[in-house]
Amino acid sequence: MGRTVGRSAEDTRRLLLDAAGEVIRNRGVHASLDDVARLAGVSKGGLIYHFASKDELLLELARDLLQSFRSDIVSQLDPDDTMPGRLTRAYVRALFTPAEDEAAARKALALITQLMTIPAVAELARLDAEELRRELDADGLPTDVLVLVTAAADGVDSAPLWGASADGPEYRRLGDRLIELTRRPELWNGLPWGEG
Amino acid sequence: MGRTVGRSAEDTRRLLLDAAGEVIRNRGVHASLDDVARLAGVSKGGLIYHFASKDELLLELARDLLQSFRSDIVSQLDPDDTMPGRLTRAYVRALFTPAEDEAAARKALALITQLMTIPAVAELARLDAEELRRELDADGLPTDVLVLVTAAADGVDSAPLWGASADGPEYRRLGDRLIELTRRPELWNGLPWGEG
DNA sequence: GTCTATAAATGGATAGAC
DNA sequence: GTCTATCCATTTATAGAC
Repeated sequence: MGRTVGRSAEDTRRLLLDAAGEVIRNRGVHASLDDVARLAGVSKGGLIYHFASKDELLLELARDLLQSFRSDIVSQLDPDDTMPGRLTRAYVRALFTPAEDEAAARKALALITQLMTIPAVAELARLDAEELRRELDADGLPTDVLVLVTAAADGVDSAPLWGASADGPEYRRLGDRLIELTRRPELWNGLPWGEG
Repeated sequence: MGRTVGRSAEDTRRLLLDAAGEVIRNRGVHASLDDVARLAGVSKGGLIYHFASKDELLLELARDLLQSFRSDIVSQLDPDDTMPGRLTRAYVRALFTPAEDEAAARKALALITQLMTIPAVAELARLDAEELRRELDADGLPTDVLVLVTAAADGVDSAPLWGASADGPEYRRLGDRLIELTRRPELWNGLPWGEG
């Protein structure tokens, strides 16, 4: 093994991926490797040792983000919840949960959008979205309810992307209400399409 | 006046803005001025004559896109509709209207997201979003209904951003139903929060 | 395992011809 | 009003030292 500085190669990769996320969120995908390296506290040469090219760094970053979004959802699954729609509720909770720190999952989708300009990332995201959609489809809710609830959650989550802010109390309450809607079949008839 | 090629300066600007949109949609904000100029059929020098810098080009492009989104909404206003929520309905219709061609409005938001990495654009978008929100707030719907409906519309509109596609029949129907929801106050009590 | 130095390419912007 | 030529800064990536 070579000369290390008191941390493992894995730690350095993690450091670099986090730095890349932070830099790209703010400056876009065309942020330089130098910026990323500097923020991570390593040199550009050091970065290139861990990620052979910029595209590889960005692809790994995308993979990492998609995976962490997935585990966000899983961590929101309620063990005591056995009703249909439990994955959908976890999805809503994941999207509405404010990030612990600023750099974390909250802005992950804005970052993904930047990364989507790389074809390999776009393909990865498409496959991931398709699989998640299949799992949600199998979650036991009527399609109409599922579509409404996930669309509303997506909308709140994506608001910051075009300059809007969705952190007022009315948005915070919407999450609870969407979850309640998935839990109470008697309300589905009150929706515009439930009566025919 | 200088040497022209059979079109006005305005035409050339339009040509350049369209080309910039097309190129940036596909290659991201770091696409080169050369690429933009080439697609528009002018030289890089020609481009720089019309837009003094790259940032100016991008800012103008953002302004153009926000404006065209605004007129999309206005064009969806129903002159016969005098009920509260008419702007909200126009908003929903605008977001649910499928793009004429693939490259057009459907990807417009992906483009905006790219542009948002430029600070001047981010500020522009923020102001624009705030004003639209004020207008929607004054549209006569209860906050809870407005928030649900606009969030759902935003969600559908933004789905392509992360690889999902929202063009199935279930999504096409959601638009009609959201609009119906804004029109029928008697349904609002059927929503999870309408009963207390 | 990480650094410095540098090669090679590209991009933004200017100057001036036409 | 647009083009060519060119300058300069930036950036990715390589080579090799430590």
